[in-house]
Amino acid sequence: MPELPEVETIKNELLPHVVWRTIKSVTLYWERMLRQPSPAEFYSGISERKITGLSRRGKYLVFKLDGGGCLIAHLKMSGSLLIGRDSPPEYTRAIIHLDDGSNIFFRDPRKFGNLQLVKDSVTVLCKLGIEPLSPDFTPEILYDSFNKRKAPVKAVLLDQSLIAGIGNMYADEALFTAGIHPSRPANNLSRTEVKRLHSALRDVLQKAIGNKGASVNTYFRPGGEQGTAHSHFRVAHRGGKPCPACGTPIQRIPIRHRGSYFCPKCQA
DNA sequence: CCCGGAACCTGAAGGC
DNA sequence: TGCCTTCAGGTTCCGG
Repeated sequence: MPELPEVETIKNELLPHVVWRTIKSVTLYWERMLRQPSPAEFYSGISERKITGLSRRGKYLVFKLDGGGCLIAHLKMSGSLLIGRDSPPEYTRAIIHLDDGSNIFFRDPRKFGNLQLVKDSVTVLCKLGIEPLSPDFTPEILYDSFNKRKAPVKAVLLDQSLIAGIGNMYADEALFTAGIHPSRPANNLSRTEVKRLHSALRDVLQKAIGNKGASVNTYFRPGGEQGTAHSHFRVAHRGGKPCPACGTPIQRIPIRHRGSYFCPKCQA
């Protein structure tokens, strides 16, 4: 499931294949994946547009197009963007046909992902909070974000309007690294704990990018390869297995309907 | 503003 | 073996 490190990897590896290419057309096999505009406006608006840039914001991918506007993709749970020249893989929901004969296959078994063509990306991205790897993301900012929130710290970390790009896996990993129980009310954390969490978040995300993301389920890089970040997970998706620090079995509890993995001894 | 729950989807996994 | 139920989770929307 693509979170910030996975989307960053996709952006990095897709970029050399698509920038300065022209989109000949787009095929939608599942029109409901298109959020805006209408299919007719989309088809006419996307054809013969040159891709002048590719960037990531939170978990969104933004294809900048010449003449203004951009194509924004969200992979949600199960989406991948695969570059290829052959027939589309199973579960392909859309194909972006490029002018050199290659294609971007939007593969998405669960049909949660979406595409949208907009004039100004701000209209979509304005709801997002700070980028956790930007220099502007400081322990003070994190502390202030937690200040009025009594919801479980795990739930607050997943709030994209505060911090953009953290998902279930990396929230669990960062909380373990910082030694903080996921159910703790966010506004109950001390300054020291918030500082530890801030540092843990950056560390966990940066290392996962170095490992090209985590292929726990259906995540593939644009060339079809998997990432290796999941093999370094210490608690995420490791229910029942021993904590790497103390050997206590990793527990799994639901927080806001999301499986949350943690060590009951190391995380107070 | 803050919080929690349902809805959107379908393949995989588990129960009987 | 096979049918049925449950689970997985990012985001949006809605009600309290």
